[in-house]
Amino acid sequence: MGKCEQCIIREFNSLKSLTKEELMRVSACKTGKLYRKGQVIFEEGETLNGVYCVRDGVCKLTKLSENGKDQVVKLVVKGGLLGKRSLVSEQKTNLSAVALNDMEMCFIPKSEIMNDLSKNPKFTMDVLREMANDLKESDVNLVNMAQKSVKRRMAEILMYIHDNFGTDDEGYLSIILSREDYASIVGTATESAIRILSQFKKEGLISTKGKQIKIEDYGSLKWIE
Amino acid sequence: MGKCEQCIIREFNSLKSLTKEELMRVSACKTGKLYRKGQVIFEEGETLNGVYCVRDGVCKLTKLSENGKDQVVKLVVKGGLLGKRSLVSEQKTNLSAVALNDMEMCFIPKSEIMNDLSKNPKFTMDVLREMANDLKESDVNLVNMAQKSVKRRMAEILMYIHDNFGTDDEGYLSIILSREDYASIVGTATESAIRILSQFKKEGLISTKGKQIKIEDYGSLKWIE
DNA sequence: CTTAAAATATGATATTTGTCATGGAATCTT
DNA sequence: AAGATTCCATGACAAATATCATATTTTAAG
Repeated sequence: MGKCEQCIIREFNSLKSLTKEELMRVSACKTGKLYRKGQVIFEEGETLNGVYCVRDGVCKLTKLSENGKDQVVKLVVKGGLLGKRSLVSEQKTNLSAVALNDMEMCFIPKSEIMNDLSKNPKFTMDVLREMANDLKESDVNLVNMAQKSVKRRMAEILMYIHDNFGTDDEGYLSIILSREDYASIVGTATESAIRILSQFKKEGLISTKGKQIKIEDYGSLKWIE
Repeated sequence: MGKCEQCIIREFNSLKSLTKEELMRVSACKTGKLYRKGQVIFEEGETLNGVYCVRDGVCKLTKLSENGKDQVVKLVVKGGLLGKRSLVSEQKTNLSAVALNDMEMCFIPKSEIMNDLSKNPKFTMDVLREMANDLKESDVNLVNMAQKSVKRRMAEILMYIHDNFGTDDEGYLSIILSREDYASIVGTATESAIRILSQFKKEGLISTKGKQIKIEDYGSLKWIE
């Protein structure tokens, strides 16, 4: 397994603010973990004893609603850090994490990173900033959920995935989700999600190949009400 | 104006982690501000140059949706701290704050508090913890918004206000909101909010006197689907 | 390769929620 | 106190979304 000091991934998250020495210590005690598509990384209510740094693959963070349905709260890709919040608040995690494809992660034990958190102000401030950002994003999500139609939310998640996670060489969204996942992100029934995607297809806004989705008319997608 | 060192309010927020010396400095440079019911404290997009500590009164934090409607993201009462996020992220605020009744606040300039944030790890960790909590709360809100019916959300906000902000001696919720505010918290049309409250009243779950609302049957409210 | 299971698709229908219109009640202003 | 204005309430209807049923297609398993 590689060394954190040389790992480019950390540039994407707050680990970039660790000093060289700190990184070397982290590197020495981290462990690599592999997860297969569909595998649960951790589950709501568990006590996490460390943070996960995503090296490759994608996962969803979900929360169980009282009606028994899972709601996807966030998608996390390469460079993402899972378990920040639990680390900081010293509470059990309030979200579950499930791999959407095969994943490669580094696991850094709590004891190691907590030490850095309390002693390296640059690192702390960086975590703080990241958290502030998450919070802002969260507010936007809330407003979207409260005020926009399902169709609009679906259009937005397609554009979001396109813009943030990119496409393969044929132009298909590089993150592949089931219709059920789409429903759970958008916050609607699976059938409704399917219907809307079908409609988008009919209208030429997207095309599909199996589960893969390609945005064909980004401009019009933007104007969906 | 009182001194922060002696102010009991600070026990409710992360300012409690400041040392005596820090508090004295803060106290020396803080200013008192009064806002009348309905007055805007700050508006989405503004640059805040400090944080507000709520001494008395209630305000709503709102975000404008693209459809032109305001969405209430959070209610803040005595002890709450406004502007944390902007302080930390050094970005313009993404929310507006509006007084729901007459308010009394202390304003602490950014320069003073930023210094403490970078030098007092106990304080930083406390802010971090508070932020982690906000984030968790935010996830819950998102799931509620996505998965629960308007009626259910209305029932929950009534119980939330009851549990967190209390009632007056007659049992009426101590926070008084317009129907429009309720609609904007729950994320629905004003008419729908009115209709649901009327229905609750008919069913004996609540009673009203002007704008005041009293929960009459908490148990049943809990079971509203 | 065949069969079973899961995911996708679509119709029919019920329910929820939004919109528009209108009238009354409360509150503010002068 | 009268008028103006805002807020609350409710009906009628339209639109969005959920639910149930049932094919069809795709994927997984043996």
